[in-house]
Amino acid sequence: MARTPQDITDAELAVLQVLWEHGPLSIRRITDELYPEGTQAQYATVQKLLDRLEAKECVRRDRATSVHVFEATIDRDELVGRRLQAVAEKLCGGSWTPLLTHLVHNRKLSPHDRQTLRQLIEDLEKPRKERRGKEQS
Amino acid sequence: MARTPQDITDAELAVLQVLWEHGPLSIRRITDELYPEGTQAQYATVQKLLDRLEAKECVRRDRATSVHVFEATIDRDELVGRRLQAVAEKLCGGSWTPLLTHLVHNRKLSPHDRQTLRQLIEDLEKPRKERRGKEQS
DNA sequence: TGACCTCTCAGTCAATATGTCTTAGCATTG
DNA sequence: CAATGCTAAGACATATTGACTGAGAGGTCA
Repeated sequence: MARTPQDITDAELAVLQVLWEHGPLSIRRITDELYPEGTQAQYATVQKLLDRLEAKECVRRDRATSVHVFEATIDRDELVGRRLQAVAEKLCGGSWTPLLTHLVHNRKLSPHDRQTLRQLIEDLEKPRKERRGKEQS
Repeated sequence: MARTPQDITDAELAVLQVLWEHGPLSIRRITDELYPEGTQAQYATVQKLLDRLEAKECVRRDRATSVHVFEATIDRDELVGRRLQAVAEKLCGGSWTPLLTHLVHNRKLSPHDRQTLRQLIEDLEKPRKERRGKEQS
């Protein structure tokens, strides 16, 4: 059984988080964020991580200037989506329903979360009302 | 940066799926399901996977008879929960809200899923208090 | 009892992923 | 040109993971 490699690893994620927080940055700046020490080796580590992120098309490299600038091409929500999809596919045969039920019944959901959820549903309903169609039994 | 090992690997998951589907089984029966060939080596593979699952407390081993019988101690929904939690923690600082918003806005959600979601919310509301019937109107 | 069979158990093993690091070379600037 | 800082390419150690081997326990049946 072939192993399924992790789409984005923890170290790569750490780099992405920095980009999400600060916007486009050079390697040096990212390294400073992640490793305040900032040795040459750690700089190279960040570089390698960026290489891999670029290969995975999660980051765009701007080579215009001699000091490359990196920018995330995937945002947090998109990554959340990927992960959720992976869960749905591996565990639920691709169906999202079990995820939904789980989330709603989740005891860890704060009242605020529940409120948010209700609000989301209501927003979802409004545009639907007009064009209620065939899925209505 | 320490790697975070996968809680349950793909091969282990395959074993769990068999247990979820058929209930408690011996190693032999599980092997038959996973590898219809059923060589000795593959039998041992399943055994090793069960060992690891037992160590992770995802499976209980009944040693009463000489042929051990294995039973899942974690169900699909629980595993879904773990994975969702992992996503929330790694990507959203532990908050579930982004997962909720993502799920609700997800274009991949089928009409049936949306219907389910609405239903879930309504069920959620009932035991609380009778909210104003604004979603009816 | 003894041959036979199946099972458990305790390893080994190869491939891969992943985070880290080294080295060489290029470019820019004073 | 020399110095400095950056990029590029790849080596490396370790852990994970799926697969495998062999020894031995214990039961069954002639």
